[in-house]
Amino acid sequence: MKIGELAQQSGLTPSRIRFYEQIGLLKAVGRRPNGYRTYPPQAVMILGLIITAQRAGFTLDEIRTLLPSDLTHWDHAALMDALTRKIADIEALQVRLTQSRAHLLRLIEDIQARPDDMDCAANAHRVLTNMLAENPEALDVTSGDIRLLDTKDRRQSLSPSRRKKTAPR
Amino acid sequence: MKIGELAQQSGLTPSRIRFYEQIGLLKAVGRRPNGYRTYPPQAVMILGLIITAQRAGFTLDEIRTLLPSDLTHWDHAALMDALTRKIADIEALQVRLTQSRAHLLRLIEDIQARPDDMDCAANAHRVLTNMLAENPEALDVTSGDIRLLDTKDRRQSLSPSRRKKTAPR
DNA sequence: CCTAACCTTGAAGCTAACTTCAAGGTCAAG
DNA sequence: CTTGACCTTGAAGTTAGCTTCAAGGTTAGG
Repeated sequence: MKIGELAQQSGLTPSRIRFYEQIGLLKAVGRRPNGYRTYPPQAVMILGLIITAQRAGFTLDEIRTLLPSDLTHWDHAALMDALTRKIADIEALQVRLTQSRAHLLRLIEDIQARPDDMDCAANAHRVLTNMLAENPEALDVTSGDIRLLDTKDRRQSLSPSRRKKTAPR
Repeated sequence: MKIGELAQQSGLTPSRIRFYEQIGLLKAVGRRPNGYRTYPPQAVMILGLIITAQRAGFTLDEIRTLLPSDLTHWDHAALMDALTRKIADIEALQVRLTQSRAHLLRLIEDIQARPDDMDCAANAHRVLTNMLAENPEALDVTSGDIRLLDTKDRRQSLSPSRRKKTAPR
């Protein structure tokens, strides 16, 4: 099977498949005499596995270290460990999300709870003060990490609490 | 207040503060005769607001469009709308996470449920097949987006379902 | 034999949110 | 008057996961 066909069957683009090969996720691809890549039917499964793992929140790096060259010989221990840790990561993220959601809901309520005798400016200040008071500022949560945030096509990131001493060296 | 002091009080680095100014998040910073930036005490609050919003899942872009130049004059409607939509985004992500978590748990169980008479290789194949069957492949979830994933210092992303016709043009 | 659809490569571009670097000005203390 | 901490700028680097581009080889059909 040539790369175009594999692309169709797996739902990926040829460029993406080549990229995966480039970073060592797909190794030992066969070549025809003319230089064209050629894949065994099994490749569809490997790609399916990769995108499933991605959706579950694994980075390509993690996937690479877990993927055995031979699909029938997994490192059972490492795999279980990774799965378990990923679940923990997800749970940590869920906690964070629940907090964020609650925080936003409280904020909305607070905004709407403007005392009748208070003008918008004063209310804005009140809300802001409340909000910042709620946020211990520079709290450095330091928990696990996870990447899991697309749904459709997004790229994102987030990274507060990375601080460098502005202090004396 | 000079930038170093503001950095200390807000917990951000000077470079990050300059960066925020550069992208138009912090406007009209004062300058001393020597060229040094100078900030009003209020700036600490503005930065606190920005990092709080970031933690809640807003991008700097979103924050910029919502942040009024005058902290007492918010676009109430736009703000409420953004908050509400962000909550919806969070909820969508929570759903996704719950599914991912369940998926991983099922996977773990499935791996451990190896029939006594089956060897590892065959079991691997069985699990793989089950997993891929569960995944309708190329499902293109297409929901809202959100960025909310740091806790400590990470960058991440995820983006399946971006597909280009490999087909005839 | 031509053409369109395929394949090849390496390098560069994209996004978000910053940091780091290079090269240089300013200022208070000793 | 020198040192070191601080400030300035613009440009380039970082990360992840790809895509896009340029420049060219291959192949099947008509």
